[in-house]
Amino acid sequence: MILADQPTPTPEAAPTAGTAAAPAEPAKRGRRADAERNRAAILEAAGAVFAEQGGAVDVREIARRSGVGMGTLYRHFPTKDDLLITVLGQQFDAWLNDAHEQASATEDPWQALTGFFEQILTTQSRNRAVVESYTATGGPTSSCTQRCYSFIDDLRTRCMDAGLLRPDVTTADLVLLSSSLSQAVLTTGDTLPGQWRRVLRISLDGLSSRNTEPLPEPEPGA
Amino acid sequence: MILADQPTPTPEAAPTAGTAAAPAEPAKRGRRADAERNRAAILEAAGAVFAEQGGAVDVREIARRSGVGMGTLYRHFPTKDDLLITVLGQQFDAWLNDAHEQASATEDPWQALTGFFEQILTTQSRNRAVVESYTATGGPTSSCTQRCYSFIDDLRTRCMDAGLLRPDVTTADLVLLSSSLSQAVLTTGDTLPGQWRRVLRISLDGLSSRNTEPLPEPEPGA
Amino acid sequence: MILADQPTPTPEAAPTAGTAAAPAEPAKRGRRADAERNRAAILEAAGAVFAEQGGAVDVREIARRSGVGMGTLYRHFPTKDDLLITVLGQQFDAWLNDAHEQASATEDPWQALTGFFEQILTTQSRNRAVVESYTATGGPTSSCTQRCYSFIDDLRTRCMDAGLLRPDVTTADLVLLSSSLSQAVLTTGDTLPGQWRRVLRISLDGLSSRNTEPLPEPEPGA
Amino acid sequence: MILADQPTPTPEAAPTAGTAAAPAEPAKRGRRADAERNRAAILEAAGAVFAEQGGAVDVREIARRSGVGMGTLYRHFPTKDDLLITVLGQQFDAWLNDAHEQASATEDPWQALTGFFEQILTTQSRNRAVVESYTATGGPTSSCTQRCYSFIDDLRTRCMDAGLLRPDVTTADLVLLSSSLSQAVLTTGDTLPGQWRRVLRISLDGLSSRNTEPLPEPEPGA
DNA sequence: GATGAATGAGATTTCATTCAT
DNA sequence: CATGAATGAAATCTCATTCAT
Repeated sequence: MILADQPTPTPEAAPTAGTAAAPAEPAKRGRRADAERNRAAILEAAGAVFAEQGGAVDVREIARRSGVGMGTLYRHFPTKDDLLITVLGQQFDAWLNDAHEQASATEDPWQALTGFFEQILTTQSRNRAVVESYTATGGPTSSCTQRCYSFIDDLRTRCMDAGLLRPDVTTADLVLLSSSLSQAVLTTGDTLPGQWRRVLRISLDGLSSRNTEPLPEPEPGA
Repeated sequence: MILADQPTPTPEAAPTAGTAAAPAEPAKRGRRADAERNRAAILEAAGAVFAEQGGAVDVREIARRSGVGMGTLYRHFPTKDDLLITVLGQQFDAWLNDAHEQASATEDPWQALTGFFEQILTTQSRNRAVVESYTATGGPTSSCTQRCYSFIDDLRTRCMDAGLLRPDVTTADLVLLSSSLSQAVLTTGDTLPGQWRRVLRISLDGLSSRNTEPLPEPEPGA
Repeated sequence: MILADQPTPTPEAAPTAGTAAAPAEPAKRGRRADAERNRAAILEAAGAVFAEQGGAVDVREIARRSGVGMGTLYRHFPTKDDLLITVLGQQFDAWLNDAHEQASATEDPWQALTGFFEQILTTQSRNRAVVESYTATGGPTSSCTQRCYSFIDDLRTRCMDAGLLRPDVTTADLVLLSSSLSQAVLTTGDTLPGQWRRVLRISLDGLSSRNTEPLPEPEPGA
Repeated sequence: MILADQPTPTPEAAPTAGTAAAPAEPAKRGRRADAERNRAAILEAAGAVFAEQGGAVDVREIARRSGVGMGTLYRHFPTKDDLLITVLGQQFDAWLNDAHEQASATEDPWQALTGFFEQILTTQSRNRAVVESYTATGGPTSSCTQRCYSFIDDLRTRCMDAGLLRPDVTTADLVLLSSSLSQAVLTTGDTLPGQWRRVLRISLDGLSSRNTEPLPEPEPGA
């Protein structure tokens, strides 16, 4: 497994094996506890607010909801954008961890791939800002992007080895497909919940090895 | 043809046969002509600016680029949103006319459908505000949405009649597919030009009647 | 006279011969009247506030005192610093015009020089920010500085020709002396008004040709 | 000597004979030593920062440069102003001690006076906060001011007794002269180094008894 | 005592919209 | 009608001071 050894790059999200290590550094962590709690509160509030109202909300709303002052917020995230990026990256990360876990537990490669798409879309259907931001920033942190890439590549290889996937499908294709579907979720959000599952099914069917015609090569120029 | 009889719902976009009427009321139209020119300039500038920078731009930028004062802009469009909606509707309209024309000229139903997707992705997905609007409101004006719906429904029927389309694909499915791909293109547009054609191909293959399994029914609740 | 032909470089301060021309350009000046009035009000209020309280005041105080909104203030002066610099430059300018006029009207060269120093110090004794800023910004606009330089050079030449001034006194010496005395005025401001006149007298006496020893050459390095 | 008996009014600045007392109370002083070191570090850093950037700097900058936390800084100096005043007073004090020492070692009264001015301009005028303080408060602490006054008065008396000084020059005149020249040096410091020596010379020449005309009496009013 | 994060009242700046000319 | 300055309510950001650890 490619991603198995680096599941959580952010310090506060390291529950797998680091729980015993945390109390090992009490002196240095002196004040960190409170700060970390605030940071978490901010991120949570920001996550909720961004999810509900998108990225154009008043920063004070986030400060209010997280119970911290403006100064605290700006200490942790010197800019509204910093906050947004961090929130996105974190949610992305959490989701990726879930996805990874679920995929590992699934025997059938095709079902693992299917489950992956199901999960990403289910998760993001609840979060407006996450998807909005793909358009604005081109996705979260590059580190997240890379982990995601590796993970999807893994799924692809499994399916390919089992002869289930169209032979010339690349990882980039799958990434783009997932981001495209993400936005389908937003489009139908409240009005047509569940509609996106149909489009997902269509796309997945288009990925199966039953489709034999080669995909168009992207023009090398530009 | 479904859309043929209502090509341009907005008043200023009916140049085909109305040009002779203008000189009929010269004195009063002297002013009107000027106003019309301004309105056109505003719409053009707004179109460009919204496409480049999305719907969150400063109104001044539009006023500047169109060469009119703020007052003039607000005389024509009482609200920034009015302007945005009008621009969107107009562009949508123009695009729909093109799409319609192109589809009419294409014999093969499947190719008509394919061409439609090609066109929407080529044309609209570079336009930030258009894509934003998919997420925000589910499409521009409702009248546009309806025309679009009718048009796509027409394409769907042609393909269905020819037995080329998966039997339970709905018009809503096709609409959703197109909007989701639009946003994917915007995301990857600059970094991976042409990549989207591969994903489009995958999705289209998933639409073909060769895929026989039924699509999932959206849950009736909500 | 060096400065005679360019007494007022700023547009609104051109009363000498342009009074007849003002009504000649009504169309273009359409809205300018109000804007100019506002600009003047802002500058006046800012001048007063800066003079009273120094450069660290709240901008809103200035907005309030001038009766304009924050937006108006920031339309005219995009930055607090812009406002400060403009105010300073303008006051400097006004003062320089007065000084020039007065010097022209004075026959005796030495008395012209004396009067110049008297005037600059009298004026600035009422304005805290003007002098503060010399320290911070190194003086107002360079154009003002240049005019000032020219003017002082003129005074110096007159005195030198009359044999009243120490032979190796340069214009730079006089400029530095005046700025030094400016700050003496501030230092004694409220507590010892008039005290600065004694120091002024001392310095002027040091300038007279009765002092024959050469002044030290500034080291050429650095 | 007037100033000899009260060289260091602040407690921590009495190292001359008090060093032996420190080891006398070791246990309690263990902590105190640390605190003292911190206090010194803060004062040093504050001195540097205030000198460089003036009194408007962020307190954090001082904390950072001194290597202590904000809490420690505020334990020693309950207010930014307290810190500033202490720093100023201390620097002023050190300078005054030097000045006193130097003056004592100089036989010629006029040269003592000249040396005093040389020294103040060389030392203090590079220090932004010190110079600022002349304008703001009329000098650092009042105790410093008094010592300074006494010292200058002493110099004045020596010169006066020797018949070298203009008869009606007061101590206040000399104080004002020094502070005004300080600020002039700060203004021109970087651009015209050394220029101030010429102006100093001019002013000193104006102080000499060769100038016989009486100085103007400050108006008694206000 | 020391630490540095938290606080929150300001300060600055932006921008959709209105309105005098 | 056109103009673009005016408006002022947000929004973002700073910093002296406090306080939990």
